[in-house]
Amino acid sequence: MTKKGSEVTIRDVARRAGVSIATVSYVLNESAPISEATRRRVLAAAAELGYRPSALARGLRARESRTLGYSWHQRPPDYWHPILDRFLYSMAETAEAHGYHILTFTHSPHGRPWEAYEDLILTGRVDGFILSETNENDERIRYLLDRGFPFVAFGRANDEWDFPYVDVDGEAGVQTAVEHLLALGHRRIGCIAWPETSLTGRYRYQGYVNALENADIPVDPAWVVRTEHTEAAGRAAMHTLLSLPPERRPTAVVAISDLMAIGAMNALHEAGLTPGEDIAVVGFDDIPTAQYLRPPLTSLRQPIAEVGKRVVEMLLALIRGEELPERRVLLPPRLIVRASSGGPKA
Amino acid sequence: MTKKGSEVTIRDVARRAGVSIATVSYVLNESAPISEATRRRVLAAAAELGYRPSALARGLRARESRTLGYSWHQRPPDYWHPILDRFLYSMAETAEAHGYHILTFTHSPHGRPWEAYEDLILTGRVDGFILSETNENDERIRYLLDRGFPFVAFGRANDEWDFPYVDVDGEAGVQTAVEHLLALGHRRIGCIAWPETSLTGRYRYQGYVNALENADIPVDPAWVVRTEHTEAAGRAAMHTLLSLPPERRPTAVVAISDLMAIGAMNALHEAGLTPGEDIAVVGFDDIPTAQYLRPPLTSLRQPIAEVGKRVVEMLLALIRGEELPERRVLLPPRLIVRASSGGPKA
DNA sequence: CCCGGTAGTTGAATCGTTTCAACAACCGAC
DNA sequence: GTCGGTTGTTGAAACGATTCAACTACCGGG
Repeated sequence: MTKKGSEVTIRDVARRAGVSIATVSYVLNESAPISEATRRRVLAAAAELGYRPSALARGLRARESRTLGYSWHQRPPDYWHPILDRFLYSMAETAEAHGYHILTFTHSPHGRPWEAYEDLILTGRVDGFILSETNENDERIRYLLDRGFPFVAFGRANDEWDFPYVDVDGEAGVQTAVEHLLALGHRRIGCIAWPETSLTGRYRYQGYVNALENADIPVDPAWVVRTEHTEAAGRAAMHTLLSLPPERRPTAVVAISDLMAIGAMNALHEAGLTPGEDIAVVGFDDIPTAQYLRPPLTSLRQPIAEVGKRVVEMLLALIRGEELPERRVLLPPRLIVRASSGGPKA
Repeated sequence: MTKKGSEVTIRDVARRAGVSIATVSYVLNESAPISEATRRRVLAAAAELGYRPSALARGLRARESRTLGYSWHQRPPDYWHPILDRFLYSMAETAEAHGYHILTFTHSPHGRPWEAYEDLILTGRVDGFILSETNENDERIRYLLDRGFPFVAFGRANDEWDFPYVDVDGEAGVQTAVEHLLALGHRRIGCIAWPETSLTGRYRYQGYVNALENADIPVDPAWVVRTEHTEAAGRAAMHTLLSLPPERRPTAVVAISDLMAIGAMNALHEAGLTPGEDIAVVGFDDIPTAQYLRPPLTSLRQPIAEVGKRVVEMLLALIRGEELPERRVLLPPRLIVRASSGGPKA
């Protein structure tokens, strides 16, 4: 019935082993030469008592919390966060393997987003941050750079700032997807993209442009619809594309998010067409339900667990004061081919 | 370029305000009567210096971390966690409003699940836990009960153990859903359920039984298929139901999870039937894509943000040593009616 | 035989708070 | 004028670890 944590302190271990508390500390941290006999006695005493050093006391003295902060936005109902589960799990797993933990906190995307970060720094609760859903000129990044506080981002910001990040290579991903459509024989390929203001959207769109350029196919401006990240917008975009005259109308469409791809497929159904047979559709994200849609959606799967692992490992190296061998890491997504992408009229 | 947290300590504030550190502490915590003049001087000094008390030092002395631990399982790819995002956000938000934070960690569902919990207790990193995805005779609950450490669960365990929890009332939810189907004129209603070993599954199934009993409709055993929580299993279950002779075949089916409901709808498509027209389908969870399926899926939405809020508030009261007015809270899910549930032949 | 260096160990200072015990100053009551 | 009680303030002792400086023993080299 010990309400509060262990009553066993380093002093108890020292007493039992018949040594000073300094010796116990040295043994446990292997931070000084200790004779084999003493070492064994200390370890035995610690084990028998079930001793675990207090994280608070250690942190106070050593000026570290062995904790990493992570914050994410709350999204409106259908802008859900399909990957938080795996991302967070992967980060927690990696951190724990190195004796660290993850503290999750909230921040307001508008207003002063860095305030929550500042608070955690000043109270000494965290040794570093993981950022995600970064945007161009992200104020949190500017703040952390100014302060010189360790952090690693999942996502890029702009070309001027020099900071460590890991990102999924949306450009390469979409390029792969479009090349897949080209290989199936498609020549008129549409793109449902985000507004130009979205950095991630620009990278993904660039992949579309690259693939068509490599294939010597000029991009018909009518093939590109820029709209917001909702199912309704994706649906409307597809209706716009369908309204093109038959000889200009795309036979395949790549949507830069699954949510918009779902909208596109629903628009096809409304028009009495079958995705994957009449018009091919490809998405991006590979959300869990993608495989159960009718037809199952071809999509790009982000290596999200890998991102979580890399991001934490980089941050830990940074905290240890090491130079990072790679400060900017791009990981390719994997194209998962399903029935929504078929040949031009197959 | 302060790498580590604030260099400003309580001593700096005391010096600037011309008082002792004890006085500063009393002012900031309002834990002793202090004259208005001194109070003002201290607050001014603290504000000018941007002072924030060290969480580590405070925690060490006060024997508390103001941190709550939360752990969840990693699931296989299509057993995803549709609600982690909102649940965690809601918990973090509520905790922060009371000066607490959430520490996320991993534990192995098999082996010794309590080990990760024990470690956090012994190192004094957390003041209490939130548990989710509890199962019958959950070993973590048994461990925490034995130890007398504060925790609140999202989910129930068994009737013998007395511990505080919040849960979604699956029984009432499914009952509402079936009553909705009855009101539409359905009389032969099937149920795709989980194995009897699942506690949550038993509650949801009971709601189905209740509704039919209240309507004086005897349950035909052939209407009930118990199977696992996958799309493939849901699909197979629906094919089984469809193979019944027309006069016994259900005109509506309630699946106790959306994933199985998706499988059921896909089975209907495979059989050339239209969900919501030929056979009504209802799910449970209201996953984000439910609204975009064809047809959109009627489902039960869990008040997940409310659960997160309640769970944290209860835990904080427990940590303060208060008696809980309600130790067992059941929140009803809300039926979201969409096109997948139509009249018998409408 | 003396000296320098290393291995092994320890006492004590320190990290930045909270909080106890002590005390001064003042007030009103008798 | 003395006494008891409150109000306001402070010095110092914790909390439980890390780590510096100091010390002892011992060994080998000159």
